Amino acid sequence: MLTSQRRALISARLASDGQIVAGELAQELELSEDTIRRDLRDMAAAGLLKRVHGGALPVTPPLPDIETRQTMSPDIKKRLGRKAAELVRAGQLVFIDGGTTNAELVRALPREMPLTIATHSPAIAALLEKNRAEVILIGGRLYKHSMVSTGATALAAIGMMRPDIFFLGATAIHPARGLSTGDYEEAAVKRAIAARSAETVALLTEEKLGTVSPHHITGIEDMSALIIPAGMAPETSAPYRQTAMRIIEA
Amino acid sequence: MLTSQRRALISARLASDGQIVAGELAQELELSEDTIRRDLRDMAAAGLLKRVHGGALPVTPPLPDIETRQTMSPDIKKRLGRKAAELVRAGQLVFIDGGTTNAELVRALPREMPLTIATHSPAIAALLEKNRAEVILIGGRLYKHSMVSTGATALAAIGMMRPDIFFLGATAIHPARGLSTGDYEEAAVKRAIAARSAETVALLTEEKLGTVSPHHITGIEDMSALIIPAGMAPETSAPYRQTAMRIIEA
DNA sequence: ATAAATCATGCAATATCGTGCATAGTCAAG
DNA sequence: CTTGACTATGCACGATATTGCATGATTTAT
Repeated sequence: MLTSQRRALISARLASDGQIVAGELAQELELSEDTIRRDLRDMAAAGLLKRVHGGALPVTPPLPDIETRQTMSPDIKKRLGRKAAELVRAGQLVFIDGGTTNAELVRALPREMPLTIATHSPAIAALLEKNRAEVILIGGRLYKHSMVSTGATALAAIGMMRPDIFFLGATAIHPARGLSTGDYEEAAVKRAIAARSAETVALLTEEKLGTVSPHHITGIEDMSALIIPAGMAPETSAPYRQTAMRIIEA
Repeated sequence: MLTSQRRALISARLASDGQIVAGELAQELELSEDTIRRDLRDMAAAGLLKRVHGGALPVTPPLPDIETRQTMSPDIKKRLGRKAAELVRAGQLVFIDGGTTNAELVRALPREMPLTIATHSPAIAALLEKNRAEVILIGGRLYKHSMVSTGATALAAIGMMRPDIFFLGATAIHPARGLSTGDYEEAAVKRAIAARSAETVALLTEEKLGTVSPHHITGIEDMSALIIPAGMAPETSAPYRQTAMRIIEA
């Protein structure tokens, strides 16, 4: 990673998180803390941030986040999103499902990375305004609960693409019963996308593991990877480690 | 390998990867790092890339800041939006164009009013999450400047509906030249919607009156109503009062 | 008050850079 | 065909930048 890229990342992270913790960032980027500290010191001298003990803060405090639904576990979702963003390669066709966790993935994508991003979530699409990526919006009747396009129109549009990677949102995962969600139409759309995608990845918080929702999306055997929080009870994640899926801890 | 070929490769690699690392590229092309560095130096001088220690990054054409659009005249837009909301009747199929003024219209719509709302703007769709209205999202390739769906997919979806009322966003209106906007694809979509709608209404701030943008949308004679700020200079709005359009002051 | 974390500084190893110079190839005028 | 100007390339070398580690100072938490 080039120095200037690292500093750009620091600026971006400051804007999105409102803070930098030197030690954490050093660990995440696999660099010494000295390097991060030097970056912070120089950037503070340039007026790009305010240096504080342990890290740095933005020069202008960030506006309070408008999203109200995102009360649950924002930093865990951010971590999941960042790990997920590392799976994306330049030039790919990436399909991103709706949901607040996937929104964090979008925020973690490098602004300048050339991508084609398809989504049936208007919220995800709106987040991509400042990104360089080409955005394909899947239309249809918006299902109110989760605000994603569903129905025949959406299925037809999905049928015309072959995504390289699909970031799936689900409300439940179970070792034997696979992934599931609460709405029939939603499940049908997710199933269609997963079936056409080379890889399917799900970002899941701890409370979803081991649960089942009414409508089946896809089995564990069709998943490529699972991104889950680090530091969970081992027995919770153990059943998934015995599958072909990659288990990525964030 | 010819120099020009090599430089073309650098440009392509920069576009696809978002970065160049001098050492890596030298090794890959079996050239000395000096040659690569010379290329990067010259190309940076020509403005084709941004030189950084260790390699190069793409030049980032500054995206037009949309934030400033919002801050322009928020209370005027709110007033326009409220007047526009009064035109909507329960049970109608309402098509809402993108833009910050139309966003105010959405905010002014009664939450409980039973409506079907179609839009090709993900931002507008996302605002409707809390409303009772059924939302039809028009898909397509998102045109980056204004973040609305365009292209064949969008036109096909529009062709299947007959909106009762269309709230059109335009950047310019002129008594003789009608309504216009800055992008060709955008204009084509707006034109298609207007052609299929029983009524077409535009919300316009004062600075847009009497101006012309490159791409024609529709003529004054096809408009149903214009919503403009109250208290403007009479001569600015006078030309429009002599048409079949309703002029509504907010 | 004491321990742990964080910090600044100096230093050494490595990477990257710019410059000058030599070599080889290209091209056009003689 | 020969010659000379020009360009592209690679190499050498000193300068500069970056990074990680060690050390002792400072801050924070308990």
